[in-house]
Amino acid sequence: MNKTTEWPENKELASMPYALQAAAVWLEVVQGAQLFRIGQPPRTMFYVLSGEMRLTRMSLDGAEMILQRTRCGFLAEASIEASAYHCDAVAFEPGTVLGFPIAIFRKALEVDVTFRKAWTSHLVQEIRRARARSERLTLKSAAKRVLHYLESEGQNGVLKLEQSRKAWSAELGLSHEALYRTLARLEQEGVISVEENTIRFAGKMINSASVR
Amino acid sequence: MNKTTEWPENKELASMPYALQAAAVWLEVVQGAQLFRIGQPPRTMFYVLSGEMRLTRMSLDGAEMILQRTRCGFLAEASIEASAYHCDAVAFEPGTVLGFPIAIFRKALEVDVTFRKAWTSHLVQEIRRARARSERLTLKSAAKRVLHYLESEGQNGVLKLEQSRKAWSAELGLSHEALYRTLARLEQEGVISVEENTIRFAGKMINSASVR
DNA sequence: CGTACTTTTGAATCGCATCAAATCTGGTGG
DNA sequence: CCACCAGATTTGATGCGATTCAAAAGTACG
Repeated sequence: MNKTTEWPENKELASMPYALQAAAVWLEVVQGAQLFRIGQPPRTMFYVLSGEMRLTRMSLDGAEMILQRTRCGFLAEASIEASAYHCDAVAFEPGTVLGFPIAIFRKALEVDVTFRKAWTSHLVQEIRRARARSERLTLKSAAKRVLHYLESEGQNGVLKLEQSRKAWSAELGLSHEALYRTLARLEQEGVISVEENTIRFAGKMINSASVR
Repeated sequence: MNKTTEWPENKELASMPYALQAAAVWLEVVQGAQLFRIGQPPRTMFYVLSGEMRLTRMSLDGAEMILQRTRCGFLAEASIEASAYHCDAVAFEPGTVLGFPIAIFRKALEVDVTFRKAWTSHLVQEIRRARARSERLTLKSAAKRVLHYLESEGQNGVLKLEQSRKAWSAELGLSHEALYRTLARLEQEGVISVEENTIRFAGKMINSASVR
């Protein structure tokens, strides 16, 4: 493990047994770098610390189909039990990634009960988040999506944004312009309050017009 | 276990140890029925066989926020390790649901290695599907969503629909009219072929207009 | 045969994407 | 310290595609 950087504090990583942490490799990836390709046997479990990594697959008609976008967190959990990747992983934005040798990772899951429980807990959590995101994206209006996000990702109506609004807009399935305008309108109407990277529900009941 | 109905063939259920299968309870739920409420300790793991069950939470502004919609599969996997529900579960459409006593479910996961692996495999699969769905929902055009679905849920470009188009349209985040029109247009342009509940990619390269 | 639901087509409306451009920001190097 | 640049933020104008409302035709089922 490269010691030029200290071990990150993410709780998913904290539960790892020392042997696994020690086996981690720090990777600085440039834009367009390929972490793995379809068909390869997984040798590494990747954890994104910064930048944007994408799982993609070439569709039958030649277009690129995105399966996952990650700016923070494990990249392809399913690779833990696959014998070959079903998609490509590329760095859409440069960033840094942790790599865990997958054999050691698997062994740790077998041997270490605590880590196994933490891993299962992480999986269950990701299912929850991804499903909530899906339901959010079926909402037709920008305002509804913002409020859904505020309530499902925030703590008691208060949200600490860990990313730029532009990145957030992509997560919300909106253009960045639409997000800026929606935030401005919701704040102006007293539905939310915005300061820096903290957004909070302002207690005001939504009038039907705000969330049309 | 109520023997008036035979054990379903879903592979997620097939991997269960006999003791767990035997402890299952068949539930016929009417529209609006509550499977559980927020705050209650989970006593049962639910598996939806038919109908539409929803996980919802009242948002701060009094609107109902949907966290998951299920027509087939486990309802709230996270309840396996929660001490209290974080949301309500209601039957949006009447249907039938399997209920597994959660203590027995947990015990089976601890004791039965095969079942535990199948469960983990299921979790990982659900993450993949939910993330793919999320990415699909960020696509701006109806045609792109249909094709993304065809490729991520179909087998080699062939999709066997297990649900009505109306239900499918909800999963795609489209109005049913938009879906009907899109299918008609894509078929007419030779991009896909539709017969009954089988939809297949017709091999024709997409012209940019089709998937604008 | 009647009822409920899905499927299908039509027409009008609206919110968001898109294109454009200005301003603001943080970081870099001279 | 300032000039400069890349990126994020913000506002404006326009067009398009999906929603919405409406209604008809098809289908399953008791």
